[in-house]
This record gives sequence, structure tokens and C-alpha cells, in this order.
Amino acid sequence: MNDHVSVDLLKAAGLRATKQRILLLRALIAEQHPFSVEDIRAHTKNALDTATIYRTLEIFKEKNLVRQVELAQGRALYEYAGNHHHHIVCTSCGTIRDLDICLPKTLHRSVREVSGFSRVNQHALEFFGVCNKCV
Amino acid sequence: MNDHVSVDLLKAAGLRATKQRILLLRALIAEQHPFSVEDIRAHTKNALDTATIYRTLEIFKEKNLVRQVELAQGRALYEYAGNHHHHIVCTSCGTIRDLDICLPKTLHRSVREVSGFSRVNQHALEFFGVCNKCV
DNA sequence: ATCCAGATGCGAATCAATTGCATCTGGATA
DNA sequence: TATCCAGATGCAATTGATTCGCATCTGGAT
Repeated sequence: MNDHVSVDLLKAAGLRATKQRILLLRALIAEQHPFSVEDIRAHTKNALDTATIYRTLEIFKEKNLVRQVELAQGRALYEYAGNHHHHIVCTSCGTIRDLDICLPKTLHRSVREVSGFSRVNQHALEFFGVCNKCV
Repeated sequence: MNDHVSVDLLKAAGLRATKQRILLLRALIAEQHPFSVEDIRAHTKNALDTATIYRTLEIFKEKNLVRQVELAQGRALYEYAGNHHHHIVCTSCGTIRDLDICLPKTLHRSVREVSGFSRVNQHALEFFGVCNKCV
């Protein structure tokens, strides 16, 4: 029932709305948090094949439906690309918390100037520290 | 001869100065750029075993001699932890350029406040764009 | 010169991610 | 609504990075 949101998002992105894509997108929207492929499989009760998940995530990334997050944990994490934000990771327990903080536009602009790159499209920003539960 | 620098750095870090560690550290200092394990092997003419490189890099990371860089290229990159800096990656050709840009301290401080974390020790910041050679 | 905790090399194992291929299906078309 | 096919999927096998077990070696303390 609640598939409408996912279906609409898929159609808007010019993608075929298959069962698998609807399920995956719904899981991503529901989780609202960086998510490994194994987490996704668990969340969807193994209804999705691993290869399908990887292939679909790749497509979703191209359409800016999901974002890939690298936290040096040996595997990639993915999250629904709602509003732009960043994360802080506890290096002790691995907890990930969202941050509503972003780079000042001035910094983004000076990167283009300093680097000599024609375009600067994205940035990845992750913080690492120790959460309050880990002292 | 030029091993002295590496040897001193290792001793200062409280590590045994083995042939392998001197060689690896020298390669990292010489390269001054994010480096994959395969790159390191090539640079050192396969004198180092892969397992040794991984194990040693892990130790170097703990001693803050090297930094691990995640650029979502399917493998980790490592670079000598000289002065703190960041990178911009061309999403077309993969070129990595160093940036002498960093976050304003105010942002770093507010992360601690917003997140509720006790400590904020590090951050990873990577930019992605298109370099001038790739149009 | 001796000694041994720690370091190394080798091969095997692990684990995330990718690929080939036969089969299936969403949705465009008649 | 029935037909059709490019694109999507599942499965199994593969790749490629990283890790591990274990026998051997070595830096540096004594």
C-alpha cells in the first residue's frame, strides 16, 4: 500500500518499478540510516538477491536516490538520499549518528579555485570520535 | 642511507625498525600521495609480502604514521600522515589531487555540541568533481 | 654471543562485490 | 486485453581485496 511513495520515486527517476526495487527503496526510506547490503537483506527477510541489491543500489546512486557512505568498516554503507547531511562515528562501538551540519559554501567554492577542477560536484564528510556511552 | 629518517620515525613511535618497515615507510614518505597496497608492492619491487604490508599499515595507523583514505574505489588507499590535508577526486579519470584546505575550527567544535559525543578526534573530507583534463 | 617476543613469508581462507547466463516480467504497443 | 522484448532478476561461479594460521626468522635487549 505504502508502495506508492516508492513507485512514484522510481517512475520520477525513469526506472521500472519492479517488486524488488520497490522493496529495496522502501527499506532504505524506512531505515533512514547508513545500511550495509547484509543489513538490507535482513531487513527485507532475504527477499532480495545480493547481486540484485548491488546492481540496484548502483542504479539508485546514479539517480541520486541513495548515497554511498564510506566509513572504513570493510564494506560500503548506503542510505536514502533525503536531505543532505553527514555522520559522526564512534570509533569504540561503531555507533553512527546523523549530523545536520554541512560545509560553508565558501569552502566549496574555494575548492574549485584551489584544485583547478572544472566542476566540484560532491563531497564526503565524516567525523570520528567517542560517543558519550563509551566514556 | 636515507633510512635514518624512517628509522628515527619508527623508534620515536616505539616500533622495531625492521627492513620491511623502513622500506614501507620510505615508500610512503616518497610517494606523498594516497597509495594502494598493490601500488606499494610495485613501488618496492615486490620486496614486501602483502600480508606484511597490511599488518604494518595497521600498526602505522595506530601510531599516526599513516592515514587511511576511503575513496570508494573498491580498495583502501594509504598515505604518509605528514601535514593534515584533504583530496579531490576526478570521477571521470580517477586523478587525486591534494588540497590545502581544511574545516574551520568552529565547525569542528559545533560537531561535538550537536552530536553529544564526548570527543571528536578526526574527520574525513573528500571532494569529487571533474578535472580540467576531463572537460 | 645468546635469546626470545615480536615480525615475516607463505599459503590457505574469508568476505565483500561482480559477472555470466538462463529465465522472468514491467509496461509499451497493437 | 493479449503480445512482446529490453531490461531486470536469481543463481552459481568468480574475482579481488584483506585476513589468518603457522613455521621460521630477526631486532635489539641482555
